[in-house]
This record gives sequence, structure tokens and C-alpha cells, in this order.
Amino acid sequence: MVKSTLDKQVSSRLGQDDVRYTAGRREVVFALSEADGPRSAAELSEDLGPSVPLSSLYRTLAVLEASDILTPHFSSPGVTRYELAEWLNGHHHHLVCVACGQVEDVETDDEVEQRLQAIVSDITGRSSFIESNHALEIEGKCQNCQ
Amino acid sequence: MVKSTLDKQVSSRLGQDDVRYTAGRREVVFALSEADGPRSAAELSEDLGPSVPLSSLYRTLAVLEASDILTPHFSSPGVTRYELAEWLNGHHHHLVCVACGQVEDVETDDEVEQRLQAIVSDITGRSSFIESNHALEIEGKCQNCQ
DNA sequence: ATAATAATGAGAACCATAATCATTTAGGCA
DNA sequence: TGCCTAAATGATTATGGTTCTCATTATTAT
Repeated sequence: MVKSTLDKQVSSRLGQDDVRYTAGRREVVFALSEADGPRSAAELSEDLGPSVPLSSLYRTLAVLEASDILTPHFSSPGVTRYELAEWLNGHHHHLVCVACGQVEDVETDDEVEQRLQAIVSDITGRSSFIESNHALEIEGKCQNCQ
Repeated sequence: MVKSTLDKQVSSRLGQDDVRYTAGRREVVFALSEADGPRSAAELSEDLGPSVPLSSLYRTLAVLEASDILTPHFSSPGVTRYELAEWLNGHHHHLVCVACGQVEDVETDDEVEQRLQAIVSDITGRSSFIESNHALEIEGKCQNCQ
């Protein structure tokens, strides 16, 4: 995604909530748009350096999540990773390395995604659970850890 | 699963690791075998009462995970839930309620599971990632929270 | 029985995250 | 342009889930 396009979408969405799109928040959104998977506060802090202090970073993540710019992701104990929400980043799934904990995005083409959605409907169809989303997490070993 | 069968399988598996299957550990395994989804330490502690103190409970969970009796599961911020490992509990997927955080198991029949495995293979086939397992997490609202 | 080893439990320590609060910054308006 | 008000920031402190420590207790092997 082009940076300026993303910035416009985020800015507009935040505007609806009367939330300002400040420099620090832009940095966080940009760093996440460059990442190839969800990032924790600690990982982002490393990427960003001292220009965004941890306390501000945590608050920024919470603010951006509340406005549906970011989605939290849980795959390792005790740490929350964030990624751009689906409407910004596209629907995708995750490869979770059981060795190093890194999470990588994978895209699926429409045909595969349709088959997956059919499976989800098959599963929830019989229950009283109302589906809003699904996530296919594939665990294994990434190239580095094999 | 019959209690005695489960106990035998767990006991035998722990024996291979020279780990004792003590009363407290039996209580935890039993509580998880009765649960209809992954349970956190806090939830288990509520189920078990004061007979298994928290510090012992956490250690028991770690020990049982190390011997592949339990599998950790991450779906809400900052809390790890455990369930019996797949070889004891069967392969299944999860319905995660976005409102209350509860996680419920769902079984899939073989035909559906085959279709899902085919999708996973389609996705990882093109990459250098080596799959060991997959998890389909369906988010939405449980009956209580609708 | 006894020695050796593992398990237990109470409490302290740890670490990721959230809350506090004084200060700074930014947008609305004269 | 310069105030005024509300929002954002950042250093610090608090919180809560989890792990560690260590003295005590229980279990296994000889």
C-alpha cells in the first residue's frame, strides 16, 4: 500500500472519532505498514528507537486499536502483537514459528479463501455461535529455524 | 474419554519423562478433561478450589506442557489457557467469543478436516515454511453474549 | 528404614501492560 | 497572529499474570 493512501485512510478514520493523527502515531502506523507480520510493543520500540517512548507506544497502540486501525494478535505467552486491521491490510492468515515465535503474514487467493469460508460455515452452521471472523493459524518452523 | 483410560495414558507418558503423576497433577488433568474448552490458571483455580495452590498450579501446568500432556492456547491479552493435547483430546478447533473471551471446542468430521488440510497445504506449499499443525479460530459471539 | 531425589507451597521477584499526573502541543477563534 | 481549551505526551508508579526461590514434605530405590 502507498504510504500517502494509508495515511489518508487512517487520518480519516481517526477524524471520525475526534482522535488526532500525531507524529508519534504516524510513526507507529508506518512501522506496522512496513512489517511483514504482527509486532509487539517491544519489537516496535526496537524498530522506532527512542523517538516513541514505551509508555506513549502502549497508549498509541490502545488508541489505534480502539479506532479499529489495529488488530491485536495473540500467539505467544504474555505478549500482544498488533497489525493493521483487515480493512487496511487485507484478509490474510499467519504462519507462526514454534521455534522463534515470529509470525508472518500469508495471503490467500479468493478461491482458497472461499473454500475456507465454506468450511467455517459448515462448522458454525450447526451451532448457535455467530461468526464474525476467522483466523487460520499455521504452526511450524520458519526458514530460519529449520 | 473414560477417566481411567486418560489417567493411564497420562501416567505412561509422564513415566517416560521420569515425572511423577501426583495427586495435584491428577486433579488438574481431570479438571481439564471435564472442561469444554481451554482453561486459564485462574479459571482452573476456581474449579479446583484451594486444594491446589496457585504457585503449584502454575508449575503443574508448565510440567504437563513440557511432557506434551497439555497445549497452551492464546486468545486473550496476557492470559494463557491450557487444554489436553491433541493426542488425548482429539483434533478440534475453537470458537472464540469476542465479547466474554470464553473459548469453546468444536469438532470437525473427517471430510471437513481433509478439506481444511488441503487448504493448509495449498498455502504452505508455495513457501519455505514447514507446517507441523494448524488451528482454525472462529471469532464471534457465543450464545450467552448475543 | 534410610538415603536420594522429586514435588510442594508460601512468598518474593519479574515483566508486560495500564494508570497517573504534570507538562507540552495542537486546533478553534477572536 | 496570539490566546484558550482540549488532547497528547512522557516519566513514573501501579497492577496483574506468571515465574522463581527456598525451606519443607513426600516418594522412590536400595
